[in-house]
Amino acid sequence: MSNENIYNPHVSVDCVVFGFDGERLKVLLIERNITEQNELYNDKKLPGSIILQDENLDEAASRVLNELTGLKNIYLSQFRSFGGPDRTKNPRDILWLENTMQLKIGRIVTVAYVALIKIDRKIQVKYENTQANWYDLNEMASMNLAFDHAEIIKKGLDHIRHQLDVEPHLLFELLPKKFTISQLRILNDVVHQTRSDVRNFQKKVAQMSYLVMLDEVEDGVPHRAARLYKYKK
Amino acid sequence: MSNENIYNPHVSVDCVVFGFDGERLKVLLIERNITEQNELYNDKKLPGSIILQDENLDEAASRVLNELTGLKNIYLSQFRSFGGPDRTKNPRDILWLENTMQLKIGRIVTVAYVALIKIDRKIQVKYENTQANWYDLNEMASMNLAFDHAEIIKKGLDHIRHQLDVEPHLLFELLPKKFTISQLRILNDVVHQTRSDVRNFQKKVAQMSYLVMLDEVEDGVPHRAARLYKYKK
DNA sequence: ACAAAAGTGTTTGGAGTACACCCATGA
DNA sequence: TCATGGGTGTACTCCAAACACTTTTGT
Repeated sequence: MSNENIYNPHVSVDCVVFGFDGERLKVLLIERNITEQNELYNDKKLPGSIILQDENLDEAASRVLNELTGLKNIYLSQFRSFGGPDRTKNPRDILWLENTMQLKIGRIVTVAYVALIKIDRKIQVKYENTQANWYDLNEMASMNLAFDHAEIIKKGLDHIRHQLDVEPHLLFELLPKKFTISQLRILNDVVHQTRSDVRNFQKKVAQMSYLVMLDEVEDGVPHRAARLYKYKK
Repeated sequence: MSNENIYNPHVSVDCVVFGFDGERLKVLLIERNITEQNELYNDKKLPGSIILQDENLDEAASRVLNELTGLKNIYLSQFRSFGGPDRTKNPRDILWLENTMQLKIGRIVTVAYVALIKIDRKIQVKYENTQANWYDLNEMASMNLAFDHAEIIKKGLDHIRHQLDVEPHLLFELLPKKFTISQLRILNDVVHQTRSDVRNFQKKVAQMSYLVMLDEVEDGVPHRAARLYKYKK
């Protein structure tokens, strides 16, 4: 096989990208179609790949995410590495990797990143014939995930929950540019697994200086329209 | 060189082990003596090493820490990986690694762990002729550290500061079994970079159910002896 | 008119903060 | 007896939590 001088086949990066559809948290996954003994096998994986020989980890994560989804300028933060010798033991995963990368693959330690993005950003395919889609976090249990990606997603979710405790303004990465207080409250509740009081929440956001009220209301709703806000600075 | 089948020379672990001497935070470092063109060179490094081929990361961290310091049963938590292609560019570091490991070394991605331990635990040498010692965190700037270990220590410190915000009871890992409220307060202040009020602090600890007052006082102090406490459960 | 969600204040308890003096002990 | 840190209480402020009704709008 070729490619040994370009790629470092011992280390990979994986990106856990979260979105919010107004009700639930979603994660961005790549569909993987494998033909195995004339049977079509379908499962999902995180956007990720092995790193280049002369590339640092953060760059690798940005590059790989861009190649697989077309997303650019995403703020990715590293949260954990996964490196058990078993994580690359499934023959289906190995075979797929070796076919895709044209490289002999042994054990891989992967460095995982998380990002929070607006769910309406355009997702495209750039190289390869892969397709990325949003999947509900609650449906993870019933999904086929490659490698140890189920665990990585769970740890990524834990991580952003803690992260959002420390830096609450990161919540706005998940909302559209213009949003209602309800959307913000529901998102906040989904993330913190709470059910907050409407009035207390209004009071709290009222003293967020970085939240500015717009002269617009939402439309297309079959009831009184809510005021729109935006996040500033 | 041999050893290719035993070691995975692409991935390492490093352990940032913190202690508290009653006044300041300390970090455990290995002294490294290199003779280079007939000159003796002395610097310090974190306890760490490349992993074995068939070993997961957590196991590797425990093993390596034990081999270099004799410490056992230390709760290590992974906090970040460091993998820039430049981190193994210093010729002195490469040479030392290749001599020590008897392996050809290229780029290494390291997975970093932190631990908090009681500073009076016995530190021993087991293999190799290394010596581990406690060093003051404030003196880091004036110390020679191998690789990117200065950065790793700084990130490790950031990490435990956040970690202790979330899980305050981890503080007790740094204190002796019996300790005074003053020691606890000083440690708390060092970690959080605050200067807390004595009375308010007493009030706060009074409602910590996991803190039990003993029928003992400290001794050997040239003033009124303080009551001793212990951490329970 | 009715269904559906938006929007709005007050009260209460607990936690954090500021602040100063006497006590116990060893030298 | 003196120097050194140990140990203690009160008042104020601020924030979080509990709690129910009226308003707006589309159908």
